[in-house]
Amino acid sequence: MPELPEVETIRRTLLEKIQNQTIKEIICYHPDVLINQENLSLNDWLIQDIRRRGKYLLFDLTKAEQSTTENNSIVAMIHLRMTGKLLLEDTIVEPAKHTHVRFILNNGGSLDFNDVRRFGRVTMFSAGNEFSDRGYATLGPEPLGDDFTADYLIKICQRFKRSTIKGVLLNQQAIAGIGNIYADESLFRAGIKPDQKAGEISEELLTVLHQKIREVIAEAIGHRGTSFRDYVDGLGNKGFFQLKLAVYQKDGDLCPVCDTTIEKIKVAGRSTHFCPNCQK
DNA sequence: GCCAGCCTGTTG
DNA sequence: CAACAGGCTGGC
Repeated sequence: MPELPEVETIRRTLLEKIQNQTIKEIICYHPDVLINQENLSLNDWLIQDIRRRGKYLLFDLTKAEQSTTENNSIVAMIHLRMTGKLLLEDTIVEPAKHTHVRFILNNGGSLDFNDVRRFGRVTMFSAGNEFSDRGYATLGPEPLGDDFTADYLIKICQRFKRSTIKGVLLNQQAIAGIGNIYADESLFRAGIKPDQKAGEISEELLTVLHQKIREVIAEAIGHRGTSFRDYVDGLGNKGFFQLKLAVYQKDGDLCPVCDTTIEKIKVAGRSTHFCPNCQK
């Protein structure tokens, strides 16, 4: 479900509410969803910080009471995949259908990981070991970071020159955090057809695309993400970038720029929306 | 690179 | 009923 702007919005809403609270206990209702390979303690962890990298959320946890014999610093890595949600509850309530992991908080409430399709995961690591996760360790640069430059985009399009440009944007090793919505919207704004081969796009156009990616991601964060079907942030609030979408899920509608009918095709295995007049 | 598979729910 | 859904992995 969520891409970078949604995960970032979740991070911000949760951080404001639960930083410096203690996770008294972690309860797992479905063994596939919580991975605790190192057999780390699941009790009494202070939430120091919540970070985001690409579409991953990282909870930095320290032992509420320091010990010399145990790990005092661990990371809970959460990936929401398609339908994962993190929801704060003020009191202990009956777990909702599809709630698979529950973090019991010291304020009498809980943070619940809920995921209909069960693609998402909560993985516990001792601090530093999160890099043993291949998907995490190989993430490309953050689209809003200093190391995501136009030159970098040009370089990465050379490296994946046989791939479609949309395939490059969706490749988390190339750029971290872009998914189907923001790939389509960035390519629309840059005037690039999603099935163009990455190696056949001019440097000038890739420089425009670089700028449009940053623009779209920043705007979407400003709008607290896109609630197309069921995305909500950590407090259950919807985003409103769906009001700004030009092409995503707009097939059959008219292009906001030129009134041509938006089309839908399959690119890189994903449904892809574009304006056949604006995008070449 | 591509694409089936992982899951359940919703929509046509 | 089949097709599809905001993601990623692993096996060709």
